[in-house]
Amino acid sequence: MPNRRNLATEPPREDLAARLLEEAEALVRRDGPDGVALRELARACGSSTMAIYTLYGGKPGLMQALYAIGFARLHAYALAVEERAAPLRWMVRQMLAYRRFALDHTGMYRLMFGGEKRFSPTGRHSQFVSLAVPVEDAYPAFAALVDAVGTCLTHHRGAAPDPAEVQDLAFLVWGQMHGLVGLEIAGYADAADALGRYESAVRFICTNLGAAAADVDAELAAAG
Amino acid sequence: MPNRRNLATEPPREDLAARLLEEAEALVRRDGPDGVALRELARACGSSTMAIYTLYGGKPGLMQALYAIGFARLHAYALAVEERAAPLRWMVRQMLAYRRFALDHTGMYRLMFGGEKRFSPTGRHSQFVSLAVPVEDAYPAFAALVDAVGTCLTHHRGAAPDPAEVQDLAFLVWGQMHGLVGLEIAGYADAADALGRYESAVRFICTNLGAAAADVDAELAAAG
DNA sequence: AGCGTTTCCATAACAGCGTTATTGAGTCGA
DNA sequence: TCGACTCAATAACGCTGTTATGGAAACGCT
Repeated sequence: MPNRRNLATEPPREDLAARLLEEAEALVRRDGPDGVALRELARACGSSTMAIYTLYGGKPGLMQALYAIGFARLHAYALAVEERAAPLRWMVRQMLAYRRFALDHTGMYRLMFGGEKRFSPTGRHSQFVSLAVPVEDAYPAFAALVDAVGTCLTHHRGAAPDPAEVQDLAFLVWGQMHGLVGLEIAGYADAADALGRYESAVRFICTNLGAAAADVDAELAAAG
Repeated sequence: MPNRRNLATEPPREDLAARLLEEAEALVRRDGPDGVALRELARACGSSTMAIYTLYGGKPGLMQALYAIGFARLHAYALAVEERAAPLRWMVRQMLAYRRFALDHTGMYRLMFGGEKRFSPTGRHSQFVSLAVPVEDAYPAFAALVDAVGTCLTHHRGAAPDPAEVQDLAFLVWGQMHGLVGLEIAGYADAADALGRYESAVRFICTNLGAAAADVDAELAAAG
């Protein structure tokens, strides 16, 4: 890495790259993925648009960096509810945390899963992937979901299940979560109904994982 | 409705409004929802952008009309597989038809469910809704799904279920379909795995609706 | 028939967008 | 100290959606 010092002239512009990203995240939060305008972003940071080009190579590179941040945020939500000692609680809370993330970061969620563009959450900025993203790379938190599903299944069956089965099941769970959350975000459900329906899905899935309905309800009540 | 005659000068420009919509749908198919540029659209139709403003009131109005067309297309997919005499077959094929529509009309699907903007599929163009869209309005084909779920449940239980329960269950099914399809479109699943996982969901749901796993597999095989 | 009125759309302009070529200021290594 | 290099500001290009202007065609009326 050659000399990459900050120029740091009179205006104490500390780490412009981080500040740009920070402000861009705020714009995504406010106006969605399409609401990020380089000129407005640069203006908000007191710089010119060229800075974005030298730092991120252009708008796609910036969005790629934002995208990675989004996955980091989602991962944090998943890690926060990890509870290996109580598999069912872990499972329930992780599903709730997924929805919470999507509602807390609607713009980011749409950027990540809207399917408009395909980024690589693991790659550095300004790298793009042309093919389908492997699940583990794309959604690091997916590993946590697989983990929770596997643990839950092991706990209720008394024996370790087939890893491939766990993986497939976790993907179905992810599909259920993403679907309900996506419909809610897109406006196809009243805010009042949405939570109840999501909890129904949690019940539905957890009982199919072997848990007792009453236990699931108890976890839902405790978490809510 | 006052005099709304077609000017129809030398160039036999029959029904410019329909032709604009047709071409716009082609653009959505080619480049996605964001790929619709008024200038290119007008050029393709041999008109100017002003025509779009007089006919649709602007780009939002045009997208609104496109949006309604998308729901009509989806509705057609759902109607094509209606089979009241064989509830399980109906259910299975409707779920497969949903995915088929999404894969056949990826751009349109993203326009409808991408959550970028909220249109009213029933309203005329240039009308927008600010609040959440009631499910029945938003997704006319949802009624068909509710119908199929209800018929399937009645068939396997021998008694008519509670309508509210059917409605909620159908919404979960919709969520599962939308989630898996959305992840597939966004690139979070290999094309090879995607179908298998979707069929797993069909199995999962239909058996939970009371069908025998073998029967579901038979329907899947017959439909595939 | 003739004359407003109205409808429809082409032309041209405006502000904003992402992007790029140019250029200058500031920092590093020799 | 001096050349090489990095970083970013300025200005321009082509694109976008949108709007003001204006003109041509058809209608309603007398």
